[in-house]
Amino acid sequence: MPVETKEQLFRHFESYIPLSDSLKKELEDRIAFSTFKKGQEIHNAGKVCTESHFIFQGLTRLYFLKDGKEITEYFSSEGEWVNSPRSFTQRTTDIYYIEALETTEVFTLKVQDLVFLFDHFPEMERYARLSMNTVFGHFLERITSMRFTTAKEKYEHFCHTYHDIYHRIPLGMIASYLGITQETLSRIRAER
Amino acid sequence: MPVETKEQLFRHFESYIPLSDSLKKELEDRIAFSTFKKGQEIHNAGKVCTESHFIFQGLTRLYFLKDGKEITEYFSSEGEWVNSPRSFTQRTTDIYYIEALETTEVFTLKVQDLVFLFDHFPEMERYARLSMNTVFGHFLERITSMRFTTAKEKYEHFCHTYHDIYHRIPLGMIASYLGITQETLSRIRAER
DNA sequence: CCTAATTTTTGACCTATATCAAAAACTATC
DNA sequence: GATAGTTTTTGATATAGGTCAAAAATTAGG
Repeated sequence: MPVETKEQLFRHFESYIPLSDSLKKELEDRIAFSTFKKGQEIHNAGKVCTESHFIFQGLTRLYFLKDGKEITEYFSSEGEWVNSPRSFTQRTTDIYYIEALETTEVFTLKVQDLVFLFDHFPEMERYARLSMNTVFGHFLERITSMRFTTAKEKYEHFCHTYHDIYHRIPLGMIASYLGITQETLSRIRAER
Repeated sequence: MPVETKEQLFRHFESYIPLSDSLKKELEDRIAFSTFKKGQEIHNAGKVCTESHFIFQGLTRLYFLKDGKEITEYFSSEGEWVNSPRSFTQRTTDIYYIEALETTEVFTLKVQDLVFLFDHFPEMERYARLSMNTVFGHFLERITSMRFTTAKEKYEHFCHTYHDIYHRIPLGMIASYLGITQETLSRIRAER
C-alpha cells in the first residue's frame, strides 16, 4: 500500500475528532489494506459481519433478496465505511449482502479491533457518534424524499445526493434503490 | 415530580451503559421534569432546538410543512428522546415542528448540559453511540418497508412496529407518515 | 472480432392509489 | 346536549407507474 493512502483515512477521522499520535499508531497497526475486484462479494448474508471497510477507492452496494430479486439498500463510495450494520454491531446474521461494483480498495478494521479502540480511546466513541449523526441526517432526508414524490422527483433527488457516483451505477440497481421498476426509470431517463 | 419517575430514565441509560453514582448525580442536577398539554407545541421550526426531551409518559410527533400540509416524519413515545435532530446537534434551524399528541410528561436536558456530560463522562458518548444504533436499525427497516410494498402492507408494518401506540394516533397523521392519502388508509381499515 | 449473456429500451395494457367532492361520524365547547 | 369544528368515510373518476413481453443496445468472454 502506498504510504500516502492512509492519510485519507486519517483526514476522515480528523474531520470529526483530533487524532493523537498514540491513536494514529493503534489505527495503523489495526487496519489492513486490501482490494476487491469488480463483482466480488465483500460480505455474504449467511455470515456474521466481523469487518468494516473504509473505502479508499471504488464503489459498493449493500443489497438483500426479496422474492429472488436483488434489492439495493444503499451505495457506498470513497471516504465511507461499509459493513452490514446490524450484523456488525449485534454480532448476528442479517439479510444483507455487500458487493463491489468496481474494483474497490479498502482499509479493513475487524470488530474486535474496533472494540479495543472504543475501550481505550474515548474520542473514538465521539467519532462514532458524530459520524453516525451525518448518516442519520441522510437517512431522514431519504425517508422524506421517498414519500409524496413522483418517480421522476425520486430520480432527480438521487442524482443530486449521489452526484459523484450516480453515473457509475447500473440502472436496475438505482431503480431498486429508489423503489421503482427499471422500466419506469428507463422512461424517465429517455425524456431528458 | 414523584421520586420514582426518574428511575425510568436511569433504567433507560442502564440498558446501554452502567451508571456511576457521579454520573447519576450530574444527570439528576441537569434534568428538569415538565409537562406538555395535548396539542401543545414542544418545538417550533423557526427556532434552534436547544433541548432534548425524554418522554416519561405520553406521545409526540415530529412533522414539517409541505404545500401547507403537515407531514408527520415520526412519532415518539414513552422511553424515547425527542428533539429536532439536525437543529439540536448542528445548532441551526430546521424544518421540523414537534407537537404533543397527548398530555406528555418529559425530562428535559439542555444541549449545553449534554455537551458537558459528553465532555466529562466518556460513557455518555458510548450511550449515545449505542442508542443511535437502535434508531438506525429502525430507520433501515422503515426505508425497506416503504419500497415495493402496497399501502396495506405499509399500514400493517406500521401497526406492527408501533404496536403500543398506533391506536392513539389520528388516521390522517398515520397516512402522512406512511406516505399515502388518508382516504386510502380509511379504505384499508374498512376492509378489516 | 464474434457470440453469448446481460442490461436497457420500447410497447401495450392494467391496477393501485391519487384526486376531488360531499356525506357521515365523531369531539369539544359553551 | 345543541352547535360548530374537526376527522373519517364513502363515492366517482383519473392517472402514475406496475406488469408482461419482446426488441435493441451494450458488455464480456473465448
